[in-house]
Amino acid sequence: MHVDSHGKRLTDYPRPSVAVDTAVLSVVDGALVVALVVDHRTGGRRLPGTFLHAGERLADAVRRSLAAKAGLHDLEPVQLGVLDDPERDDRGWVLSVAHLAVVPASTLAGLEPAPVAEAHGLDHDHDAIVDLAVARVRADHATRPDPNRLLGEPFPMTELRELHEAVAGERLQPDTFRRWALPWLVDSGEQRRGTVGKPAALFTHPADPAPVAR
Amino acid sequence: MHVDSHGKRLTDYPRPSVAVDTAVLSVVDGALVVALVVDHRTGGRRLPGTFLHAGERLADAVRRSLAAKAGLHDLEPVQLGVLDDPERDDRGWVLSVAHLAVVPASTLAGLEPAPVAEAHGLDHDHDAIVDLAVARVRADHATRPDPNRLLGEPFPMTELRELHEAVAGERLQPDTFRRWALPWLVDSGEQRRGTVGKPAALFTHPADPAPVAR
DNA sequence: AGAATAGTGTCTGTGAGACAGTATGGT
DNA sequence: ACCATACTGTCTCACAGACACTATTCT
Repeated sequence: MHVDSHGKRLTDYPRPSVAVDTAVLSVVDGALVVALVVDHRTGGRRLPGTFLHAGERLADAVRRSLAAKAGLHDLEPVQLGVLDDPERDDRGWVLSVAHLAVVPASTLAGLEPAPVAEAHGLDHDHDAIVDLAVARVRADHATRPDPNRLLGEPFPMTELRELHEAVAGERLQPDTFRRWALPWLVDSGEQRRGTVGKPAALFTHPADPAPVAR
Repeated sequence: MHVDSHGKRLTDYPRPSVAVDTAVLSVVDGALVVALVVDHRTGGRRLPGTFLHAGERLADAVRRSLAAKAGLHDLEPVQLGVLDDPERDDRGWVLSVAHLAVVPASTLAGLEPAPVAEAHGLDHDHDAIVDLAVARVRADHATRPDPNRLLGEPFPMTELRELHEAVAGERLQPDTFRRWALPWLVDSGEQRRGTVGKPAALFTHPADPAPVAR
């Protein structure tokens, strides 16, 4: 049996339960929303999560919980941080590793989406996880257009801007936004037809690998 | 006894050991260095760390480990992320929450500092922790002058710039750097005497709260 | 006087932000 | 013809980056 530098075996230490809780964010009808579930035990609202299984990786636990509770697959969750208040769960000593997943609106079926502005008063410290997730999504969207590839391709500039407006929670100047986004986009050569006004050019994201950073 | 939504008690789940490992970074003689300790068990080099005690907060475990192993006190560790490879520790299933602490060179006594460029081949996945820590320190130093208040006050602009050069690992233009840093600094009115050349103005950091962000 | 270091004047390029205009489709 | 939407020309402001010049001290 392995021992550590003090001669104690690993199993001599008290160990916390470790959970993963995930803020699943999406943009629906121009609003940034978060998926919530109802806790079977307390009746309160919370983020989907689960306890880490033996030998399991955190990202796999996140995928397992979202597949089981929402039918979401093929996600690449982002780790946000550890919530470690010993009193955060009245069932005992539970660490939670907060995660973020960003999904297209269409895949958000089983979970009840709520605008992030109204998603407060959640169980445990899940309000803090939502805050972390929103900050992360906003930071990502400030660095490049549609970082999570939420838009169906090809897309017009207006649709891209409306996505960013929903994430930022504020109006963006069309001309300034367009000039900011263009260097990352590929003009598909197609145009959107059947709408009033001048037809919009349709763009796609570049094929990986992405072009050099600016 | 509390049960979860599936009717299992918390103690029915297998639980991982949870450790904290901390990259203690400092700037010594113009180089960004990381503090290392020798593992009693393997003889390899690693970052200082410890196992989380029952009900203890992560930041407290970090402070406890650094106080015990290096005589460092009053630190405000920053959480970097969780390393969760089930095979990362040959003693068993151990999650590690990576942390960063930045300290003045003078307090780095007991631990053996090594330049980050040469601190590779560490035990477990501690190389990755060092990489995370360096990235975080560089990002912080890109946002404002001396974010960790490493300099003794008052300090001349040259000393501040050399700190940033050490962190960035490259030369910085004196005039551009000066104009970048000035808005955050307070001119103490004093001058550095006894050096060749024009005496340098001495600056201090502003009293908290810091001035508005730019 | 000369060396050495600190600090400034100023030019250039880039890009955000904003306003007003032009372009091109549908009705 | 008119409207609605897409797109562009252009001005201003701020700031990074860079070079050259000035300022002030010690030796």
